[in-house]
Amino acid sequence: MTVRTRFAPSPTGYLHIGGVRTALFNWLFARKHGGQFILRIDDTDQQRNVKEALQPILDGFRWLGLDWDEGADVGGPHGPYYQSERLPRYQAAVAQLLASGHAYWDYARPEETKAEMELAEKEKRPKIYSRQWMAQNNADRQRFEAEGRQGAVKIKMPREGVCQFYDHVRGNVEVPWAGEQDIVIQRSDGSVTYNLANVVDDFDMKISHVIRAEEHLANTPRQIFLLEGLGYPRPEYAHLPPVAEPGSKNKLSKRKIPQYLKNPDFKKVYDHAKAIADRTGLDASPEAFNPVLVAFYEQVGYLPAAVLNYLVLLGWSLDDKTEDFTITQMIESFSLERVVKSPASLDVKKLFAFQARHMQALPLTEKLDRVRPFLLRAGLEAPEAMLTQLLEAAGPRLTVAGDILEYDYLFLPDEQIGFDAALAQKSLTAAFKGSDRALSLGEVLTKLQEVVSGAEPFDAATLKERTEALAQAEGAKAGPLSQVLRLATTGKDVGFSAYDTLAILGRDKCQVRIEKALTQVQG
RNA sequence: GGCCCUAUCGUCUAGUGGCCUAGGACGUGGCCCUCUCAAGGCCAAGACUCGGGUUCAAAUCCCGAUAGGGUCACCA
Repeated sequence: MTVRTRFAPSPTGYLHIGGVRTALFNWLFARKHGGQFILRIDDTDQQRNVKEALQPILDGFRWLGLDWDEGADVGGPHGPYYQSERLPRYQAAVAQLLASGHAYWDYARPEETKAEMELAEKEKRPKIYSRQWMAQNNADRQRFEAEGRQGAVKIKMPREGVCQFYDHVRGNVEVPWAGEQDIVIQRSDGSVTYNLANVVDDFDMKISHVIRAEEHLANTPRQIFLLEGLGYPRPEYAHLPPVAEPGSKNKLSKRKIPQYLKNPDFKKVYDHAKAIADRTGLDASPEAFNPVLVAFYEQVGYLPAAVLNYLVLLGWSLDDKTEDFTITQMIESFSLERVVKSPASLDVKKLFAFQARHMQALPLTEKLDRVRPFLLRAGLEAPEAMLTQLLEAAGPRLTVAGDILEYDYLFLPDEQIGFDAALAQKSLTAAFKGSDRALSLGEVLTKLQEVVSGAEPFDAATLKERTEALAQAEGAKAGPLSQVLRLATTGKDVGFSAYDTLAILGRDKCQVRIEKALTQVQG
């Protein structure tokens, strides 16, 4: 049997990270078994701009590298893959169910249904429809319609026995039929509902394994009833534990960002990304820029492999120690049997840690390619040789491609480089601590200027050597002196090695910037 | 409320009756390294929801309680 799995997003305008986890498991399972992964579009809602709302979702999948063999954009032999184009198929199925007695016309008014349910709630009974407005025959239909009622089609669920199925994650599941509601499969306007469409689509598209979120576990009995009524074979089922919000077991929601930001770890990751967004002129509104959405990670330069690596471990594990997986390894190792049953909450800090490791392992040339677009977006330019030097010097400090903008002081015009004399003085004091004499900030800057102008060749090693010589001559410590150098040439008090920084900057720029600091101190 | 699902460090998890004085990872704290910031190395704190059974032996099996989640729609 060919393994065929699917993911069926609604065109909502964004790709949710929980959805990606589900899609990933489907994709991995299909790839592992040499099967197909199908991307079907759940657009029964008939929104106006499906295309527009679908684009970010397709983009997200493409960025992640989760390719689909059939479905949206690519087509395939079992289409159409948009539910909005499949209405005739659904209607045929409804007619078949009606004819075989698995479904019936129902004429309950909304308020009547509501009243029944409320009564059941009050009397603590299961909420099961009384079938009071069920049409037994055509005469009934005419009578109800004469009363001005509108008919919908409901399924006639069994009222005894149990529904039994095997779930690859949960094992055997049994639920009494008597607790299952007669759900609507065709609305009074003729459109069909999710459960019906889902069953018909899965059959038509020859889906072998239905791998989906746990919230659908409760849908399974009615879908089984439907597919058996239609004479379809049963697929295999696997219900994945939900992805919960940070620090709780509640369902992850993109609207609750303000609440999540109260979590310090969540906030750290968000703030880090926000800084990059601000420098590249991205729309950083919560609608568009949100750690619950995949686009967030793409926009600030995360690696798809890192995001996937984190997600595969959200509800699945291989053993007691393996954490790092390449895509190939994920495909090889994945199995439904090792999916965890309990909910897993999203920990973006851990995702960040995976990103850091993946980024460290990335070859320099690939880093170069990832980093360039961010420079461009910030309106900065750099020759390749300089960028290479920079990436080498930055090393593991570059966690995300957008972090390159941390070093914008290397590209910015000299006028835009500030100088914090107070901070420089602090380093100076540290440099002369324990010494009986001390130079003024102006004097030190002048001497540092000499260090820079006399360095030949102009590289980190020479710069270091000369600064150390100066320190020795003046009875100071070289370390803090290099901080003064950093402050004067970058305006920052943090960054990679000060000597590397100088070397990348080049002699001319260093001199201009130190001179500028000097005038500030003396003026 | 009915039905269903779940329950190990703050978080993700390992664990399928004795290898468990419960292992790994993220995070946290400390130390080392160090020109700052990272990275790296070392160390530490930190969990079997509770109560009954079964058993020579239970995180592991059974029952109950508790807690959390899902679902009961003319949403998907």
